[in-house]
Amino acid sequence: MDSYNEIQLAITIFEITGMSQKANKSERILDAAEALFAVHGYDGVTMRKIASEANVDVALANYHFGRKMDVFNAVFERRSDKLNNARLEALRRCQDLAGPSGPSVEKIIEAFLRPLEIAQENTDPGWKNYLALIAYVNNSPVWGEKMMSSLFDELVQEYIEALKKALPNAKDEDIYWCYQNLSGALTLTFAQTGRIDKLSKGKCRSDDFHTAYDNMIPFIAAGFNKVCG
Amino acid sequence: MDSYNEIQLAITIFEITGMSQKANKSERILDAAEALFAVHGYDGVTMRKIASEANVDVALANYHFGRKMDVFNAVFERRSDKLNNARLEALRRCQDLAGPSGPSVEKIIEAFLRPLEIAQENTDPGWKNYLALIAYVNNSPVWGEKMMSSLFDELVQEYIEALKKALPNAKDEDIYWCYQNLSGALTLTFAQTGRIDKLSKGKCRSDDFHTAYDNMIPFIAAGFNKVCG
DNA sequence: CACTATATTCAACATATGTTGAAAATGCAA
DNA sequence: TTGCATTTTCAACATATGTTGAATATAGTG
Repeated sequence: MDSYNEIQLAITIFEITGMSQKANKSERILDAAEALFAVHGYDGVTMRKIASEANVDVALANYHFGRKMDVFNAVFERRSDKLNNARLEALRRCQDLAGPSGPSVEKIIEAFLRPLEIAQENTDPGWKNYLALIAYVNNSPVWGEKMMSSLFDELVQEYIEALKKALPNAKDEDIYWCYQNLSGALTLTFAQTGRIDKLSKGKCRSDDFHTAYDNMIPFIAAGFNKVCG
Repeated sequence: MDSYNEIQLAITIFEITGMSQKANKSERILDAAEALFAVHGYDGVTMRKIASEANVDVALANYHFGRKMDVFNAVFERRSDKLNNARLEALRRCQDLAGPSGPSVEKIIEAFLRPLEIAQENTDPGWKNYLALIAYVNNSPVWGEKMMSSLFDELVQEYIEALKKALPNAKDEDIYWCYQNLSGALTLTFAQTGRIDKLSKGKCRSDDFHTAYDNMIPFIAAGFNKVCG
């Protein structure tokens, strides 16, 4: 449970694109928008703040992407393919290792989560911001269904199928409810609100992703096995 | 697990204050603000939208509460005492029933969650909106720590203590990490994004709170027992 | 009734916001 | 170099926003 070498390989999928002042202004706009939207949400960010953060004129974001909502969409879509590929590869890898009976619930959950930890620990802080943005979107009554479903449900359904095979006695609905619990726990970790830091009086840190996932994986797996076993 | 008569009594704590057009304009403003902030967040709501939804002049919210942020705080604080009392009472009741050894993890989680279900099923839709607002705040990197901690951490610490007694072998940090998983799952249920409806192709409904908690309680309890047992 | 405090509306302010069109700068091929 | 397409800046627009002060209405008290 502590080491996860198979998926560590997936780290190569998230290429390093660091350097805080990229030459490409179009990407700098997306980086700035990503960081700001992740913290303040769609309505809490102005085009001027984005431009200022990117050291760029106000009109440039409109020129490159169109309207403000198009900037938001561009940010949201920029990393989704890479993320989906990393997680799909992780699922395939753990299925290959498991043989015809298929992987255990815990292995499936681990494959679902570890690529996220790897992304958050990437030297490019954009990945951490991107996942915080996903937290905002996933939890939003306005964007939640539309935006998340269109980009991520295909991958999620693959995982659901794997879970159904590992839990042959489960009712479909139970799997989905359990998935919602997983998605919620994950979302709050993405958000990095710092509340657990205060609640635990410093014993836990919101940015200690490795420990977060070390606990989350057996926690969620136990929940699935209990409810769907 | 299906019936929960002890806590059903707590329903009397949430008095019924329905009627969509109250005489008191000050409360109508809070109701409108509550519903709007819950869906659109702080920055997605304007004083004019609040006033229009409450059928009231724009300047009235300023007169009664001060600045926009004060309206937000007033909404957030309005129901917190009632909610804390209901949940504290639920904890006390399940502790009284359990005797000196203390209640099981599952009973504690049930006491933590069922009052929320009761609130969401109250005829006053304000409670549902209020909990959706809590979802927004709890998941926000801007408000999460400050606002949640000041109003709810005292209650949460009581529950943590009860959980520590039920899980004597647990490390403190593990309890807090597990609590974060609980808090996240709960938050996403509050938010009512409708995503599970689409993902499950209608098999699950975001507003079916009873089923949500029926699954969440054993799910979360199993997670605690696994990680902290 | 008159008097007073509270509640509510009206009109307006200064500022912030998304967006646009023209001007200027830059990059690049011939 | 010239010429052309792309990128970036500048200036401005119409509108939206939080907030305020004065005016008006309402409620309660003697």
